[in-house]
Amino acid sequence: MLPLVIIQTSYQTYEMADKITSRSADYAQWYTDLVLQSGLAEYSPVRGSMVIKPHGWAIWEEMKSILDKKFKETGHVNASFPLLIPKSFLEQEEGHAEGFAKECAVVTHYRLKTDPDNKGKLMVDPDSQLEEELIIRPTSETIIWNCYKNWIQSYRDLPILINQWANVMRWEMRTRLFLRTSEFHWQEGHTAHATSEEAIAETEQMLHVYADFMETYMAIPVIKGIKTPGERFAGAVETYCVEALMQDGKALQMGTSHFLGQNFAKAFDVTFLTRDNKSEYAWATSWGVSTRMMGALIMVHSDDDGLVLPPKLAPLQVVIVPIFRNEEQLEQIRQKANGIISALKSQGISVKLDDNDQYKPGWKFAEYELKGVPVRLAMGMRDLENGTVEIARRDTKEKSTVDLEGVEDRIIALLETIQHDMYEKALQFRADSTHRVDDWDTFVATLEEKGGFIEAHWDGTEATEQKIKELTKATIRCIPLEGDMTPGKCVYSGAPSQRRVLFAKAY
RNA sequence: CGGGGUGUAGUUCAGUCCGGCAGAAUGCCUGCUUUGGGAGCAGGAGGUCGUAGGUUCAAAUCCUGCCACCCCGACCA
Repeated sequence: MLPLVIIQTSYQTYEMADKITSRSADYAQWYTDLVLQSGLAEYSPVRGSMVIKPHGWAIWEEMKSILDKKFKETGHVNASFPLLIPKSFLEQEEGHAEGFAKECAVVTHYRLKTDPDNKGKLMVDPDSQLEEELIIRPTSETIIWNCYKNWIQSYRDLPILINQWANVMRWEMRTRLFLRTSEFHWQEGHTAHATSEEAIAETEQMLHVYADFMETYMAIPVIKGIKTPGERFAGAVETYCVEALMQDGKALQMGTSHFLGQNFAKAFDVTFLTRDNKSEYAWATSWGVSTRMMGALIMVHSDDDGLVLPPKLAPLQVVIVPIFRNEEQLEQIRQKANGIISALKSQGISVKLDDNDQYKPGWKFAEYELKGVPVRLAMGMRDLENGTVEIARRDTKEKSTVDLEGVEDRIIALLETIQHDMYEKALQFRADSTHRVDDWDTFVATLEEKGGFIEAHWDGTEATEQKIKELTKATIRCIPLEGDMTPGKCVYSGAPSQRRVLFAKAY
């Protein structure tokens, strides 16, 4: 039997795209239009869940492979734990149980049968009710720590540094493509350590791994910080996070890393014997980033013409559009293009020639801009005669005609320039959108008129945090790890404050 | 779960008020002409009008139930 050959088609599905709503007209609609029309994802028949289409999944795969490498470089290994979690496991850790109870999908039966009263229809077989309900994992701490109980007896078994790539489910009231869906894909690291210090170091290390990935590869500047008790992960002692600012001035939490203390070890009775033969509970961390990062990638960089992808995450980095009238001309262009393609591929650049003759060049230009391909080359007979090629960059839409000779080096340099410029542009936007505020009226006015991050003093109480949220819908995104440490007075209550924290309206 | 809205061609929607042959655009198929910023013309295929019932000579249209989805508010990576 012949092997089945699957041809990669994510850039070959041509459809006429409708107009994307402009960002200035309706930012939320722009986002939805862009996700749908650039072919990243579409709605599924089930409310709250989405289909991630090849182009969207290809970007996620780029993210995964880079992160996976970083996890392994820092000593982690991958494993896979079950999708279904016994309800009793979830009950073990009190804070955790309370935090997730309201958004769990529950499996109660294991069988269907044909409905005797309704031909051709299926019904849940009442005889198949489960003794104990199973929860579709909203996160995996409980089932993993149930395993760790058996894996950990001695300090010699520690640390355990495991990551899993998985899908999880949290039953959401209101959903948005990539940003909040009931089912989402992520990675969750779950580590066990002999000491508190080591666990905290792990938590911080992974936060830095995330931040480095987001800044270097996603070209998104992030603020590293810790969450207030009110915003902390259910079951954590301390939650670290990375926060980014979107083009509409709203913040997005891009990842979290939790120091779980001994909460889960105690809940699941995970003890080990130390070198001096004393029994101790293990120390834990967990950390995750999800397909939500796709939303950040879109909202930080893209424009009214479509996606703008940083070269380091673009599944296709360079596209060559030939301009031709007949097959002979195409063949001539193809020969020149093949030289460029092989030179670029040898440098690890992904590139393709779009020689489809069903669409005019103008159509292809618009299409690749919509899909976010960082660099586009156009080659026609005029170029062949002159020994030139037209080169266009997606982020600025600048076009220039350059000598064909040495164009490969120019492209490689341009990809680096684009990556760099995208980060700088986002950094500048964030700087322009970060406001230092010291009084309540300005605080409210700034949120209403400008949005963005607000650096302000907070008295440290949950009551004040809640009140500010009620009045302005802004939340404390984090207490930044770096930054201004000078004391002052709370912007709301006037009570003493040790330092400024970061406020914003958030997704 | 409260308030509002929508279910008609692959998609977006008109038609519903006032019952009377199932429509448009776009996409799809075929052919010819085009090709340096989303091409033009000609022909063609495509529907159980969400679903179940009721009223009527006649229902996409009126009435009732059910279902689904979307938008706005209370929870969240």
